[in-house]
Amino acid sequence: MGKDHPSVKPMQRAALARATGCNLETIRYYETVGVMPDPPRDPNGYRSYGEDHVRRLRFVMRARDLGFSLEEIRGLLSLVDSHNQTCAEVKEIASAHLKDVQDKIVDLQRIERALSDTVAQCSGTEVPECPVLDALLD
Amino acid sequence: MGKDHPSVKPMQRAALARATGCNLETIRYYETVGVMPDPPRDPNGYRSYGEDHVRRLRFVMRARDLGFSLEEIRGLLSLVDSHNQTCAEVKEIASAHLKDVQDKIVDLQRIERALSDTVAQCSGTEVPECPVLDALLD
DNA sequence: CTTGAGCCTGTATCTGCTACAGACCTTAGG
DNA sequence: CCTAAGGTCTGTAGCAGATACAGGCTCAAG
Repeated sequence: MGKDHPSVKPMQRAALARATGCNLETIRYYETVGVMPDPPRDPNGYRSYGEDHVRRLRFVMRARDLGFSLEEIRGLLSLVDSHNQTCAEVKEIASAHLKDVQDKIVDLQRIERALSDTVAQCSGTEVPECPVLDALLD
Repeated sequence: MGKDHPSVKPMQRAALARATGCNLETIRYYETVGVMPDPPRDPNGYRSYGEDHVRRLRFVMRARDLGFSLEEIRGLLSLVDSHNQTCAEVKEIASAHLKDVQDKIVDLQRIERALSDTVAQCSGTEVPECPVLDALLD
């Protein structure tokens, strides 16, 4: 019973999209930009995906959810693929990204305060004077 | 003493860029997308800007700083330009944008927690086990 | 007159997708 | 068997919001 079966039947692009919730076209895009491998093809030229591809795509999607750029994801993946990544290397990428996120939060909070302060002064009535415009003008 | 002088000498594109801190090419871009007017031209075809343009560009830049999209800015400007804007209309645009900002802050804070929790588990050492990758993989 | 700087235009590049056109291939129904 | 509907293939265009660069003009100084 030598089974070298992939244990799951291969799927096409639409099936991978359904399995992961990823947009159909985005999958092809991820292949062209190198965060997904070029998949094997059926004799008719159709892409044939297996469980590996599902896991890989989920990794990419989760990392994108966390705001990693495709560039950063390529970095993480090359560490994974080389099999000689260290915790320190991965931590460096993730920490740098964490700092970006934290900086962005601070920026947005500053914007949020400025905007809500300004909006709070609005009468909301049908008058042509407007503190929002006054704030944006001089 | 009939003075119809613009009270300030006109300037060229680079001078407007310097006066506002805006990137030179971005000024032309703002003209093509309609948040800045097509300026009058000198006989040689050079753009000629006055104080109006400085104020307008500052308005656009401040609104961009606050995260308004160019589309939203076009909306605000058409209200300003029509001179029949009401506080209620402007408040509507600003409030909608404020909500976007607040939503984005919540999203980023969720990401920030997930990332910092994960990074905190890193040994940061030369070992191949990495909780960041474990979190992104299954 | 020459040289270099500044300006002009159109177009390319970037990120991260999304969508569409036109050509294949495959499958089900009649 | 033929046809029609649907899936897949490729290349390409489009979105925001800039930024950059190439190849021509023009202008002022030396």
